[in-house]
Amino acid sequence: MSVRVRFAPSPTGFMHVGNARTALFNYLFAKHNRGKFILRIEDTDLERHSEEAVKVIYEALKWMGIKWDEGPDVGGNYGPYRQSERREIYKEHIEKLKEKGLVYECFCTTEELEKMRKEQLERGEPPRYTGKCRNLTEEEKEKLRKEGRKPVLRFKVPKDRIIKFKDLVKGEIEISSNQLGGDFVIVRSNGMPVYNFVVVVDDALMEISHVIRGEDHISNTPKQILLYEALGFKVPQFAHLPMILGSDRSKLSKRHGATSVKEFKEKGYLPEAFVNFLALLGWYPKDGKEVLSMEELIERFEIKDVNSAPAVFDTTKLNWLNQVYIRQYPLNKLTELTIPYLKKAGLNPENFPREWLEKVIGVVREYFTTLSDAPKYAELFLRDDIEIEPEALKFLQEEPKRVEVIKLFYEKLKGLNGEIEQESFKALVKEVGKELKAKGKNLFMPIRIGITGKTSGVELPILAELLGKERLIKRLERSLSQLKEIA
RNA sequence: GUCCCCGUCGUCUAGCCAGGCCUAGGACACCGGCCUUUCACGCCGGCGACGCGGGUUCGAAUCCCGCCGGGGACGCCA
Repeated sequence: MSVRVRFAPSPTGFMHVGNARTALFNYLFAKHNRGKFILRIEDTDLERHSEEAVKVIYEALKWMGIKWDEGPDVGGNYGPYRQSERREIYKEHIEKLKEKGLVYECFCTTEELEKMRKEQLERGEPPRYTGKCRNLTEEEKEKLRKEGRKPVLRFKVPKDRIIKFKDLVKGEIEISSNQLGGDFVIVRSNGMPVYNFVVVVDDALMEISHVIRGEDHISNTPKQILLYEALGFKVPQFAHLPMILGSDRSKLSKRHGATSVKEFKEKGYLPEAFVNFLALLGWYPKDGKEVLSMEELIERFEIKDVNSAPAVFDTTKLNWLNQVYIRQYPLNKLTELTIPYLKKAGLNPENFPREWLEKVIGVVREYFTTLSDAPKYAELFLRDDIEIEPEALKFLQEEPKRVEVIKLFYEKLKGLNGEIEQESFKALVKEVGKELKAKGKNLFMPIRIGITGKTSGVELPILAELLGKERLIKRLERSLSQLKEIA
């Protein structure tokens, strides 16, 4: 049997990390089994659907490196891939159920149903539809219609049936049909069929072999199995992924902070790190290797290794992974991705030769965890109008000799023949130290401050070489004049 | 309330199905040391968990029962 899985998000305008993980696991499962990964847009609820929102889904998946074999934009033999375009197909199958006498019209209004639910809850009963309209006569229906009521279509849930299915993650699950909340709606009063119905029709017609989705769908599964059977379809295999929780162990939501894929992209996480992190949320490779590329993930991914317990979404590990990926990323690509962050911080990376910029990124990448940290470190290289930080100033003022160190270093640098590089820089510092009898912190820190205005940063010789003599001199002059003003 | 799912270090997890190799392993975080005349990186080390109670067994994180705790679902949302 060939493997066909689908990711079927509803276009809400943002891609939640939970959805992203569902997509990823579907993708990994499909590719591991040389199967197809299908994208289907669940937009039956018309009011909520918009073109823009569909684009958000495409972009998130693309960013993550997930490619779909069939979908609304790329086509395929099982289309259309948008539920809003499949109405005729649904109609056909609804007719089938009508003919079999498995559905009936229900005229209860939303308010009536809500009231009923509330009362049931107050009595401590589970909320359920009582089947009030199940045996309406034609005359009664006519009367209700005349009142202006538009009926919904409900599916007749059989009594006392135990519905069983083998979940690939959770194991055997069984539930009584009496527990389903009564006859459920499959067509709204406006004629649009409801999720539980269309998902069955679509999955069956698209020949989906494995339905892999979030755990919150477990309670829908028995209803859907009933529909598969009623429609004469083969029931697919199910796999319900554990929930992703917030730090307080409740379902992850916006109040827990960043939860959309876009936010992670904007914060400067690399897609490879993000995907790697998501994969580790509820799944673990047999060989224990944790830093894995998409190819390596595909190679190792087994649905049976998915943990059945929910996972807390904690980004500390993501941060670590991002650091790892930043350090091993191709330098030209990393530079490309970093430039927008530098610009946003008011720096002008374009004023410098690309080759030189890459060298700079190559040095500072060791220091940052996300791309948005880049300006903080790259600033040292990209702007010369530095100001001495208060902390640094305090350090210099504690000991007059410290300022002398800067002055002498400046003089010596000016007298230097040719361009400066790491070795000559070190030699120069050494000379200054000898002449002024300064060493350790008293020697290096003033020079650092003279050049950068800060008390910490990248290694001085490297910084000096990349900056070059001319810029070093300019910076030292600037710092010196700042010190003079204060004195 | 009812049903369903889940419960191993702070977090992600390995081990559980096929009980002894588990004085419970790894990763991240945290703490300490080394390296670096700063910070970071790197290296070394440390802290730290089987929810509780019964039972079965020579032996239980692993099997059984109960309890407790957490989560989810109960929509003309998906």
